Amino acid sequence: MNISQVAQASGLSARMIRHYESIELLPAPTRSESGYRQYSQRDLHNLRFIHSARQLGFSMEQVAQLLALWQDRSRSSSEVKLLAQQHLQELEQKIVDLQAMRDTLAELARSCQGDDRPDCPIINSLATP
Amino acid sequence: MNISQVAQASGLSARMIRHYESIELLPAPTRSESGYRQYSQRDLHNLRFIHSARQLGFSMEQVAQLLALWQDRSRSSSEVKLLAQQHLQELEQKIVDLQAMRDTLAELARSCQGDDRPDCPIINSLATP
DNA sequence: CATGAACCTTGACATCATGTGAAGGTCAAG
DNA sequence: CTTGACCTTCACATGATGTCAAGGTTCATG
Repeated sequence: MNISQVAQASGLSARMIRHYESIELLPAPTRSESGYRQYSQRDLHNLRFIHSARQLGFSMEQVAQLLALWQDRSRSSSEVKLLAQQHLQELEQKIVDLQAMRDTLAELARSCQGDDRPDCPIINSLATP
Repeated sequence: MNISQVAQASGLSARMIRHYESIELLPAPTRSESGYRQYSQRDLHNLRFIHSARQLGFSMEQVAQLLALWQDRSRSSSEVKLLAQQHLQELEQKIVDLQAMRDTLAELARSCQGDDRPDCPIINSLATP
């Protein structure tokens, strides 16, 4: 398979596949005589794995660890679970932070008339710390 | 006031204050004879405003618009409210996206034993799309 | 007055994941 | 052989921020 085909099949862009190779997240694929990257089914599995992990918001570093765990037949599921729980905490934290912003802003917006007059609690609040 | 003083007083870093100046978010302050930036109270108000808006998660572009609205005495509060509501929607969307990730991952983690055995639904799920 | 600490200046490079574009080689179908 | 769709590498851009370096300034203290 050429790169655009695995890109299509994995849901990643060709750009990112090359990038993952360059940062050594992935083994370099074999090349055709003319230098084209040739991907195997195994490569495709790796790429799909990466795509899925990224979809769940894992950082690149976490993805690298997950990949390593995936390859490691003697891993314990607790190692994976630990990683997942760390990421869960990060997600929770981000959610909480965003909710706090949302709540503050929603309250400001609620108290703003939104009419033709210039007076606006939102601006006022930003201006007076 | 020198830059480190307004930095301290506004909650921004000196680095970012210079940056905001370079992207013309802020008017360039006057300079002392030796070239040091000299900030007025008015400048400080601007910087605090920016800091507050960033704390609420507004993008730099939105901050620029908010600043313009703040200066504009003839603005209607509805303009500000509209901007705030746009941002609220973005926040809501991010929250929803993160919650979806969290829920999926939490379910996977829940079903993972987390013991010494290698079998792990988390890894399995990533590996089989 | 001289020295040193603590400030200031600009400029450059790094982060991170990703996009875009250019310049040029390859392949397959017409 | 030509054309179009691929492929290659390299480089630059994003956005907000940190950090480092080389050099000038200010001020307090000896």
